[in-house]
Amino acid sequence: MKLQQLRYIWEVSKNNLNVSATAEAIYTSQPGISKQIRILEDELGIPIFIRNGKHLVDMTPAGKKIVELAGHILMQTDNIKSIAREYCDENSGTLSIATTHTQARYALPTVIKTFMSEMADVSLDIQQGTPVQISEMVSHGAVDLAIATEAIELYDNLIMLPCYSWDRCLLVPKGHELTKLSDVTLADVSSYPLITYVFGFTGRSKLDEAFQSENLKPEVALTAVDADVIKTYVRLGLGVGIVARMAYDEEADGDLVAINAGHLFGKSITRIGIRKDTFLRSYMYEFIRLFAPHLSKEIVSKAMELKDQLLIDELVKDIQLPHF
Amino acid sequence: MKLQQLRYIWEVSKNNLNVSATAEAIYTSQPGISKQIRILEDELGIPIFIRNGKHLVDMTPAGKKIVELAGHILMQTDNIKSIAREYCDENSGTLSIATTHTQARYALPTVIKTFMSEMADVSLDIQQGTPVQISEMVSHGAVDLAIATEAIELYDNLIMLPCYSWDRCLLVPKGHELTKLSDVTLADVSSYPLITYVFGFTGRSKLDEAFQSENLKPEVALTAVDADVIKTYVRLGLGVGIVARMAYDEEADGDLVAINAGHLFGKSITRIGIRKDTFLRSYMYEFIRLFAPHLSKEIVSKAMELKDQLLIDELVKDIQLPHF
DNA sequence: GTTCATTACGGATTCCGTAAGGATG
DNA sequence: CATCCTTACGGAATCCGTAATGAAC
Repeated sequence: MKLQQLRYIWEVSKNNLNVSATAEAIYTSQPGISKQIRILEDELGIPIFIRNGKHLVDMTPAGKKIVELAGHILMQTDNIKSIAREYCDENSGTLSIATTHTQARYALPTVIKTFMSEMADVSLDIQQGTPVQISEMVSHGAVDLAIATEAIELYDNLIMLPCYSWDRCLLVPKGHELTKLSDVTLADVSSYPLITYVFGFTGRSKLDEAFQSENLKPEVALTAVDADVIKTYVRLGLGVGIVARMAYDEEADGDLVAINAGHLFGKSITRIGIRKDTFLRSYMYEFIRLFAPHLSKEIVSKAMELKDQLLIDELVKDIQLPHF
Repeated sequence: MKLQQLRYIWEVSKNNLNVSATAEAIYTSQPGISKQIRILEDELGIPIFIRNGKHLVDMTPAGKKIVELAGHILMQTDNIKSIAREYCDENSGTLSIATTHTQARYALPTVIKTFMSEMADVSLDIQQGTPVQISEMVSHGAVDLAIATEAIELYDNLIMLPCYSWDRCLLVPKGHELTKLSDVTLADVSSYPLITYVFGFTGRSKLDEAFQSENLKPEVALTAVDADVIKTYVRLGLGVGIVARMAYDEEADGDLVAINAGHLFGKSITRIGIRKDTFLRSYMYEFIRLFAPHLSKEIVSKAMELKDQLLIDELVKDIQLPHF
């Protein structure tokens, strides 16, 4: 059994059982992969993949378990490399983060600025995507950290750490009727066409729940993945925007009025997601600490040891989260 | 990075950092190991072992972590092989058990007899040792299961499952004064020289606690690792034997009298110890079930998933253990 | 007919064992 | 001087890529 072989079966399973595509993806020849897989199957004495003639069409039950274990093994070899790099030079390396537009645009800039000056030898790599894509990325080990409000909880090989809570505001042009109300209710809001986040983004689910709980069915005129787009359409008078409060910038958005909507939709919590079995470099701890000061290295490494989300929730339940 | 290299550093670390001895142990050449270790260290960019001239004298901090991870990786490669064998032929393979004399001699025979007739294609391998040796063996993966009353709890990569409870009896020659008492107390017992298990064996600690709690300091005339030896010396009139009750055989030991001592020393619990990350073959589940009928495959696999001893204790806390 | 996996084969690399060399205690 | 690790070297095995073959859709 060779690590290479384990890598091959792992990659093939991640590439829809297409050996040719896998070969391209990992820059090697297709017969090489086929061969090594055969050798491994011969050594183990059982097929890993089910073949229809010459096509791989599925995996055997044993194959599924084996590929899963292979994934763990490969992750641990990566961890060995990380450990080596950590002890070689603890302040250089790469930090890759997957996050949403909202975080990248409004929550992360100051943190990243500080981080980059503090850790000049760490090269940062920020990926952007939908919450589901983000979670996939960190779950597969393509990135080190995920930062998002939604979807992370769907992956059980990840742990989640709460970073900060935030609430929403309504965005309307100056002079809009809603600005004249002293106390805005959900019913008021739902009488206007709404412009807000696409489903699955930035706490959108929380929004839907709020309206549903009062049996309101507002007209959602337009949805977008980011607040900048939403603002643009609010400016065009197409409806009332509902965005994360941190997305309102008094200076740049002076032509719009932000109406507090925290009491309408409640708070959402943005979390960091980490694969349970990653080895965290010290600069990763530092990044986390900068982003969420209550998540000290001690807390985070404790959480990584626990591995169990329920126990982790217990660990952090008394921490007062910063509110954005 | 090659699996072979990981195996080499792992084995060297388990052989007192002696490369020559390691080479002998794993039937390969010593320069081969040295070379591969060097190559790995070069690839990782850091030393794993600390050398004094040409001798390996210690491991670097990074090296310790790396070797630990290497151990996990190697265990998982073994698991892959186990999975393959399981799906290839689920009823053949090897079951290796490490246990104490007491278990091997008195608790296991009937179980093993049944197991061997049920699972004719599984070859059994019973290792014997002190509780600490046994725990070491299962902890290092040298055996699949440990069965013992003591010491398993000291290894945090093992889980423990309670199998049965048992208590002790006093062994005396016929006509001994203790046989004339209707109610034997600890004080009575402690007025005789005692012959019992060596410290660290078969619930010996429980015994010491009992005497200590009443501030008694009995004279322990002789200690042995097994009941057969103890009986021999009781027959010579050297003292009162204290052995596990299951070690008294009415037929073979008809010349001795067994006096119930359950109320004096309380019950002990014999447990199975399993490495958290082993893949259990189906015949292993079967063996466990035969030995401890309440430990069904469901319970055991659930326990293996939990991995946390506290949660496992919770899982099994309501089970009524058989009493031997 | 296109896509896809297997087989065949040759070159380069890697691996492993023996033998010799140098350091340690 | 006995033990132990490293270096040197040659043969064997392995790995990988190209090219050709054959099955599936």
